[in-house]
Amino acid sequence: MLMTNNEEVIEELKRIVKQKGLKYTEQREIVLDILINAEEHLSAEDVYNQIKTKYPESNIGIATVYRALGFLEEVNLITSIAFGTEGKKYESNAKSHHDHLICTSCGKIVEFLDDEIEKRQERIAKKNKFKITSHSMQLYGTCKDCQESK
Amino acid sequence: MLMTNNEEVIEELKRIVKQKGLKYTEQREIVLDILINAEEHLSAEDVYNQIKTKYPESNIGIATVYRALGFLEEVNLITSIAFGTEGKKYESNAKSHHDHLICTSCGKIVEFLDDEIEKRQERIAKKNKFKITSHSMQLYGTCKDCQESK
DNA sequence: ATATATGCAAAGCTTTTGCATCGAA
DNA sequence: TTCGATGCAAAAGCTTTGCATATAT
Repeated sequence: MLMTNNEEVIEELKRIVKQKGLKYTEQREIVLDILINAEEHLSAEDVYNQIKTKYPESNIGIATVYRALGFLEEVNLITSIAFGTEGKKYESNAKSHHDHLICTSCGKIVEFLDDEIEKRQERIAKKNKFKITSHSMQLYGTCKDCQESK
Repeated sequence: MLMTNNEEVIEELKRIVKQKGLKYTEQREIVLDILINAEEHLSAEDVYNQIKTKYPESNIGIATVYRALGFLEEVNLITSIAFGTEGKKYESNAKSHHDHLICTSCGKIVEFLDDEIEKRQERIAKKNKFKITSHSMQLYGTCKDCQESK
């Protein structure tokens, strides 16, 4: 499935919800919308706060945010990662695939993509007769600024 | 720094503690020992429980485990990662590195290592001026058996 | 009409912190 | 002897859950 824009992701959410016999709610759409348009990875509370700012008329509760995040991750529309001292953070899967360089000192995240690595991952999967659905890769270390400030 | 065995890692801990003008305690050594000998990634509570089993005479508190884990991660003897629904887990940096192919259907895990990927990771880190301390990569998918039983 | 989803508040976990005491150097 | 480290318990954070109500279908 290739999703080129936000509407398409929202449509995908509708399709999944319908297929599962669940109900389509504005809250789930809002949570997804926030993540689709986020510049960076967001914690559950970040999402909650952004909703209060961007959709002040929505009286969403933090519990609903958590439930929506869990649901969206389960159906593969978003992904969570957590590192260092910071808690779990989420990002939309609609963003083009990339891996992460994470500074364990200041928390900075640099996204990158390497075609050769992607190809090799496929090859390894094939060799082991796995059918890959997703993958994640993180390089942990210290960014330039943090190395200097030591 | 290359560490080929456990004693060497413990020595490294002693060196670091001394260099920082801190005090060497059995508790920090025990926490490190647990992680060095762990078969898998452990949560703070896992570590605490294993200590109670392996060193029943040690009256360590959970707060000390957290403090030791934070310290050991800070000085780069261990690494924490967290993904998906699981919480934060720790592993010793002395263990030989490998990546994972994970079957999301039956849970089977295949470990692998690809030199070319490792090299490229280094190159990417260097390009971004990061000093890598560790990394993790997971390929999620369906193994052969689970594909067939569908 | 029916069953899922929500909001709220309470409950449950996980992790951190204050403080008196202990112990390594 | 000194000052960092520990254990305990309390506090603080973060996430989940129970329940009555609201709402999508």
